[in-house]
Amino acid sequence: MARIKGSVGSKTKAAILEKALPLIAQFGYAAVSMRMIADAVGVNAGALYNHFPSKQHMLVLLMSDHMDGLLAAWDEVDIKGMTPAQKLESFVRFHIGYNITRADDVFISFMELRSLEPEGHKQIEKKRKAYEDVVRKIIRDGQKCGEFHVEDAHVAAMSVLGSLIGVNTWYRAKGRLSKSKIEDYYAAISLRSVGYDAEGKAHV
Amino acid sequence: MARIKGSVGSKTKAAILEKALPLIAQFGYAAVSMRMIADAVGVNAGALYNHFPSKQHMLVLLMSDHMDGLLAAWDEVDIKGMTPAQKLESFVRFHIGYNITRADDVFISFMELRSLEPEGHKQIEKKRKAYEDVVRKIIRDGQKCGEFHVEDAHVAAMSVLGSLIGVNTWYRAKGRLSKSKIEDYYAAISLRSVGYDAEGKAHV
DNA sequence: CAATTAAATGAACGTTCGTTCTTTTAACGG
DNA sequence: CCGTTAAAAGAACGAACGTTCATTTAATTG
Repeated sequence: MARIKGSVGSKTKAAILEKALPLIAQFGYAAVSMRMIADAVGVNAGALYNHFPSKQHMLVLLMSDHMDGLLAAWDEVDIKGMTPAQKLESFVRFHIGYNITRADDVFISFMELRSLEPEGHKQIEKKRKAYEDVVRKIIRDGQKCGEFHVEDAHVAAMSVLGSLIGVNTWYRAKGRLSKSKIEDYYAAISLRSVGYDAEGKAHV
Repeated sequence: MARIKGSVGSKTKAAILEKALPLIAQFGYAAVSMRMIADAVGVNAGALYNHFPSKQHMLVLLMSDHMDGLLAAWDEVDIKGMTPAQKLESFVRFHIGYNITRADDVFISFMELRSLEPEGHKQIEKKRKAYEDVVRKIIRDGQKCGEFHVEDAHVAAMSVLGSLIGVNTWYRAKGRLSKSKIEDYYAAISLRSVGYDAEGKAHV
């Protein structure tokens, strides 16, 4: 057989990325073969190369798309005129909400950095740093205006981000805790961790 | 050639594990071949099978040894009669200290869970849970006696652990911050995050 | 509607993979 | 010191890898 009835390039390309994502998240980039991805899409392995020049390009695109989406989504949520405390809470809720619904993307972008060749690595690392900078800036602002009390803004930012990223490793949709409860808890935890204490407001 | 002069089985086995560890940490289990490990040891790939029945067994042993060492080391540090706050601080310092000096082990035990086949996965997961239980118990105790103020002990524990595990992703021995400074900062952050506030003691 | 382009197949490429096996040699135990 | 066992080399196994290519067929374009 040859070209399939009704096949459109852009549709197939999207389908490939969509199927590759959970496979790579589950087994890891190195452990997922092009044939596995092709099988999931329902296509021959060779056909993947009509849409991507290589397996590596596919990974870079997956991670790049995710980071762009993440940064763009935060830009939409980010509102001027908030206090650092309001902004940190808003960021925590945004991060958890966004990442829980895109757990595979997040997992890959965090875990597969080492699978990237130098060129792609530099590109993704830059975006990742931009995201970290968001938290760093919020905490630094809160530190300057005296709303937060932290020893070191960088360490505090990495601590908040680390605790947030960890959510993806244990969150289960059918679990004991709802998404909004988790957001509430982490908002409180994060604010406390940066030494925010507006008349016990952080003690829910 | 055949058997090498002065070769002892136990020495070679240890050398294999030692060389395999950083390779797997850097490139991932699936991306590291038996030949790469053998080359690093200075031995033929086939010789590895005099010491391990399979690549998978090697990974399980690496992770299992690490988790055992981690749990045993904590048992030595763990002192009865501490208050929850003292114990949490002691745990944070222990975790950072131990994990910074064994970054590769920690990284592997966290990242390569998915590379484990069912049997090994169950075994390692059990040990990992035992470690998480340490933090959960400390926070639960602090919650009961009123020293900590958290919404949910489980979430608080996962948050603390997540922030601690994150340290390994950015800590550099030659970096701006010394190990002991990082311990100080994280001790303060963690205590604040669980709502410990003994007369501003947490605000260093 | 013919010509061109896009999207697929399926076979094949050379490598590399984990693992096994035979052979050789060193260490060890009586 | 001889027989046995342990530890290594090195070749070889079939399978799977990422990728290429000739070919076929559907969609698109002038």
